[in-house]
Amino acid sequence: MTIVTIKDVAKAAGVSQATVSKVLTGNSPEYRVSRDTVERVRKAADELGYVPNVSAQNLRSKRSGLIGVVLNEFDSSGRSMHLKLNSQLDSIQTIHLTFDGSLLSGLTEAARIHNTAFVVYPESTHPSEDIGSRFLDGRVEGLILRTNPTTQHPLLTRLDPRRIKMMALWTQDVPPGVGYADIDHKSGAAQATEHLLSLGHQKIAFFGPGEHSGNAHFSLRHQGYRAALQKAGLTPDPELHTEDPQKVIGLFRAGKLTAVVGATDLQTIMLHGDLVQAGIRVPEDLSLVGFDNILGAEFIAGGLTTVHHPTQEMAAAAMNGLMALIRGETVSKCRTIVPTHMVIRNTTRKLG
Amino acid sequence: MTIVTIKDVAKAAGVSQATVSKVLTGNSPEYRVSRDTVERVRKAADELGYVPNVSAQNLRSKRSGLIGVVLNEFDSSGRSMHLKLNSQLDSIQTIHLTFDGSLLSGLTEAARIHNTAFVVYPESTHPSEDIGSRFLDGRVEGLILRTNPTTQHPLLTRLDPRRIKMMALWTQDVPPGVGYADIDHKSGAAQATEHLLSLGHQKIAFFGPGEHSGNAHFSLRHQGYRAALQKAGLTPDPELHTEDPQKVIGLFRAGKLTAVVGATDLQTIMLHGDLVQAGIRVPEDLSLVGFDNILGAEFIAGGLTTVHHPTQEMAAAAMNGLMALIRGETVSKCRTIVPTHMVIRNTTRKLG
DNA sequence: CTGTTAGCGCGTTCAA
DNA sequence: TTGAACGCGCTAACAG
Repeated sequence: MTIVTIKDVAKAAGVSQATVSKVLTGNSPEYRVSRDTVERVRKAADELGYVPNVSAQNLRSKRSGLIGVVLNEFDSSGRSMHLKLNSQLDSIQTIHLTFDGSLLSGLTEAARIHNTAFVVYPESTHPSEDIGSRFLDGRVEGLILRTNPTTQHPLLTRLDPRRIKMMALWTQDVPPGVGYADIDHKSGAAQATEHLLSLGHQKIAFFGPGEHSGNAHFSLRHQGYRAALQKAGLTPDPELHTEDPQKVIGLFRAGKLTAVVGATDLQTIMLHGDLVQAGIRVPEDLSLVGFDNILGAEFIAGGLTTVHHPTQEMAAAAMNGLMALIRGETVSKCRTIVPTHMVIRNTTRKLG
Repeated sequence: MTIVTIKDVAKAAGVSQATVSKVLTGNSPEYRVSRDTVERVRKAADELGYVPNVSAQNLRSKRSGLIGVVLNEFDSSGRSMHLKLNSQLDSIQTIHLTFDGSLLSGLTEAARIHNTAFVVYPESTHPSEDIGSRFLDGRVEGLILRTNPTTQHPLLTRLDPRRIKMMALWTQDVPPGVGYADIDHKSGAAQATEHLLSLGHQKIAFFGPGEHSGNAHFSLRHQGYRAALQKAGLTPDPELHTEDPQKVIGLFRAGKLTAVVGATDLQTIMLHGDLVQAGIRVPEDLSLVGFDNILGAEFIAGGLTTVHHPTQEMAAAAMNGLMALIRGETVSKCRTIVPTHMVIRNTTRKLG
């Protein structure tokens, strides 16, 4: 199985390499080729099963037409997620995995549209010294970096935006010259809160990590919750922000609470379990809104009302942004915050 | 930002290109270089920020060290199950997306271990004429093809295994010369059935698409269910295989049924909803086992007992297999069926 | 209309 | 121990 080169085709067609190239690339409209030779070359190429060598093309053109995706490891507060064979995955891990999956699916869809492929670089959090240099080897023309909400992606600052185009994914905190795509955490939480307000709720708690959690997303969600309350003329009560399910139960029993906005679906579900166990009915006694719309949410708690996290759209936006960046668009045009939307199911209801 | 080549480094270090190459690649142990020049070259390369051009290296070496992953579109038409439960969300779609996600996450993990990257090719189901030729362009040395359970991946037969190494993912039906990685659908369903048998159940139904569904996975699961029954000395009753929830309810009321093995979690969940609506309690009246262990399964139906679908391990096996294939291992060593395991939660209980 | 020529950046051979 | 020369496969400029 020896490789077929342009030379072989040239010989078979009885023409020069250059002619073959002209015919096959279809470029160089200035240099016209006779119908007859075109025919012959095409036929020869076909019969020999000729496929242009992409490395040679790239070397020549200095362009690869490929983009790279770097998935930094999730930092689950110390626990790194390595493949645990034969062990039951815990939900957090599963969510991270399926999250990356949704991302990659979104990227795949976008790549399909742009008619391109992308390279996935698994990046460890324990990078070697020369971290980053591999991305300047000409294999890819641009990079999408999936950040971790608790830490900025190291490559974001270590790589020079002038040498390689970069888009950060899932963050809005980037150095100059770098684009980003994120979802609108803040207004998502505001939507959740407004939904509850529109149902007549006023005593609304925020459950889960918030402003000082060290996680930009949760911080934004918490902000959105408070902003919505303020917009409605209410003053957010710090006491109504907690990460402790028992405290929620206590507050409810004290009549200080009729609804809860959860920082994430998973936390909300866990809270729901505790509530049920405590004999508190959802939504009869208490309304509950989650955030993320994870897989299975429609079956959870009889149908969890939640804010949809448009993961794929976000990924597609990153891909589109990177393409634009490579085309020479200005960075400011390559920063997208994808809007969320409510998915209203059965854990919220009108007050009273 | 002009590109730094080996020539620049050579000039800066006051040596020839060849020497730089020798120093930096570390190959050619036969041609020793003095400590002093090594030092000088390293320093120059470092200062200039030299990164070898991978296209040139590939062209020279005829190896890319990259592998490709082709995700065929899921065939969401025809006999595939179409359950749009909620206008908001097409669950099947979501499952497919997160499935691909888990796959890609598994591949990412494996790639991390092998210290390699991979190219994702989004392949449409409406391929152009020259489909496949792009994979022979020297960009990748091997291919992982994610198949669709209802149809064989077209590239599997269209590409020559001698020209490019191939691993099929999520199937066991491959042409000669091609490896595969799949999960053990058959023994997974057998495990589910045996679990119910061990709880004293004897009247066990199989719910969902089975043997003649045109889907190899469901067919295998159905087979596993029957094999387990037979192994226990029971004769599978064809009447106890149905895709109709109402029929299950009827059979239960007629006393012909105490437990159900579902073809998938999603179908099982839907059945669960219908059962609850009909006033049948799970697991008090009827035991239920799903298959897949989808995200959120632990919160569904009070905790769905199910068979875990080891997606990531399967993906990792595919990556390992492809690496082995590229190393020159025989194909027979590159065919893996990853075992499943039961995840016992709260939808099954002892009979009586 | 077609062929010749000259590199793209690199690694390897061979000669010094 | 080092360097000059060659060619991987391709495309673009120029010459015919």
